[in-house]
Amino acid sequence: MKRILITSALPYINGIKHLGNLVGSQLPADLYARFMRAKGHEVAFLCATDEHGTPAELAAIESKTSTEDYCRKMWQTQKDLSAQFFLSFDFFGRSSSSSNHALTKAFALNLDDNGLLKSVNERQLYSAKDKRFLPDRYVIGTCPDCSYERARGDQCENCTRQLHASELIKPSSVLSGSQDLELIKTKHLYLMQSKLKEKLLTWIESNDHWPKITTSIAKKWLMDGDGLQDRSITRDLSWGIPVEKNGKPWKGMENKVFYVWFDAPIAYISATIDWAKSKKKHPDFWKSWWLNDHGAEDVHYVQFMAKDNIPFHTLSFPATLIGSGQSWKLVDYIKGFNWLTYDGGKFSTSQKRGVFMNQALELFPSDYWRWWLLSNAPETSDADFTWRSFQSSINKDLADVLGNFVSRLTKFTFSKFGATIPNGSRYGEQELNAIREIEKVFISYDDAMNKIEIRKATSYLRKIWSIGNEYLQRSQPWVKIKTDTAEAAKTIRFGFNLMLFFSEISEPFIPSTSNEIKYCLGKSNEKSQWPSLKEDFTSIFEKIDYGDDFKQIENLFVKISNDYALDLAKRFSGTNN
RNA sequence: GGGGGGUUAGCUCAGUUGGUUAGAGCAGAGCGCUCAUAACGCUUUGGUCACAGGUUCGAGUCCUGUACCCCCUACCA
Repeated sequence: MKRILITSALPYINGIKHLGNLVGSQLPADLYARFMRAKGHEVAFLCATDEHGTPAELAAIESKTSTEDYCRKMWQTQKDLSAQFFLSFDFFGRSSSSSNHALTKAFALNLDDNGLLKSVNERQLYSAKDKRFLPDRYVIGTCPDCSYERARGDQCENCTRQLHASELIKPSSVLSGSQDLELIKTKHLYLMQSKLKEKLLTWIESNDHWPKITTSIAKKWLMDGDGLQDRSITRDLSWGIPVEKNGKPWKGMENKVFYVWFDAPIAYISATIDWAKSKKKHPDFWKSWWLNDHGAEDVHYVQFMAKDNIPFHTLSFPATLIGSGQSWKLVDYIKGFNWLTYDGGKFSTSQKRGVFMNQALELFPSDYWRWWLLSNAPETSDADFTWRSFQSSINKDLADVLGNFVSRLTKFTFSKFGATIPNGSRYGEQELNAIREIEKVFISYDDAMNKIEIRKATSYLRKIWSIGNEYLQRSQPWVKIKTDTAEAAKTIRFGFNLMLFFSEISEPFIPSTSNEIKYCLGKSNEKSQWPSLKEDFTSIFEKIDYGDDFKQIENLFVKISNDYALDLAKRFSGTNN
């Protein structure tokens, strides 16, 4: 048994996440967590909301509540939605938790003690009307290069030049439109990542098995231009973790908070602390997951995230951990994802374009979404969501291949014998052939799951389901029953064992359906057991015996009609169209 | 500007260290079955592997160049 630490990128607090956010981190992380648990490993699967920063404050203002209340509410909403998607977090915390406050401050202190923090004088645009410093993105004005009038403070969309908000001509606030902006002197703490460049490079190069996208993004930031840049880790904001030293205001950093990107990844650790607390574990329990000198050396740590997060997880956060001088566990494998697009364009939270987690669940059960998203995960390049593709996946893969297999088997059995597996003969050549074929594909499936090759895994899983239909077709119990009941009964028993097997190996993808199948077989309370490749594979299909009862269930999946798919495409085309 | 990823059948994608007739699912065609959600099974039609050169006995795979698409580029997170 191994210990597996799994974290998925922290969802930002300012609203309900869309399917792109879901498939980029939390959902594949859940798949892996369920797989590893089923294999009998000890898993810590953790996540938390990322709550600090300007967008959270603005969203709170918009909803006319305090930032604290807004975040508490959205945290609850996101937590509930995760649960409805059957995301099996061991703990879903908050980056605003008191443990994260304490830990973040402790990291800053250690980094300072190790000479890795410096104070830098800057000038920032302050908006009197908005009563806040404006991040570059929140300033709009005329580009000094191409004279485009609606250039954003970070980059001109017209000529693509990188900008600083202070360079804009006639800058105005995106929030209020106010032009009453003033450049004010301010000071910020910088994390001197550049000093850790060699250590980071060595560490990254020691991980030669990482996905290409992960390593190439990390190296680019590490080596490009003047190399790794030092990075400011504080902000002039009120909502966040106050910059303090030993419980007192940090000299020269009064009224400032830590930058979200500094405190957010630290929440992986504090979520572990909060989890342990909630489980009433020994106070040092969390350390066995995170500190190498407390046993974390043999933990296998895997992170899931979309590609925009990769620099922070390959450089900034490791710099924080390494720079602290303590024996923190570094990530072993980073699974990075590309983007999911919506019907050829971007998912957009601000423009309400695409499908959001709450809407998705109002339309279809979570397994429908889990299946489409995972079988189309943007692993090698961006992937596109279309209702047509969704319809096809659900109807063919789930309803026709898996759903119909269960349906034809249970209905046939019930109509001929009632809700009990009838007595019959021993397995013969046909069953052994099917088992051999399944074993072959299962080995590939198990391998793909181990390597977190998700699309590949789905195609193997689908193949295994379809072997069930092929077997029934060859065995023809509906013909056999006329002449040889024992033969038909044998096929039925094997078929029910296939059902159980399908339910076990499909659980990471479609946990809810998997439970339904188990309910049908009277095994709802039994924990999923991943078939072992070491034992005799044949014995896996002996778990259901003659005389066992089953319950009739409704069709597992309802098909999506053409009309409905078209209707949905129209309904979700976005407010901008 | 710099960097990354992509371009393979009508569609969505696999193609391991270069090795005989380039694969899968969907869609299309034909046949079979009738237990089942008009579901299932079998067979089958589709490809100058973006383009142009090069290396090699041999290139989808390696090199160079070109075109197009997507993404990142550190203050949205």
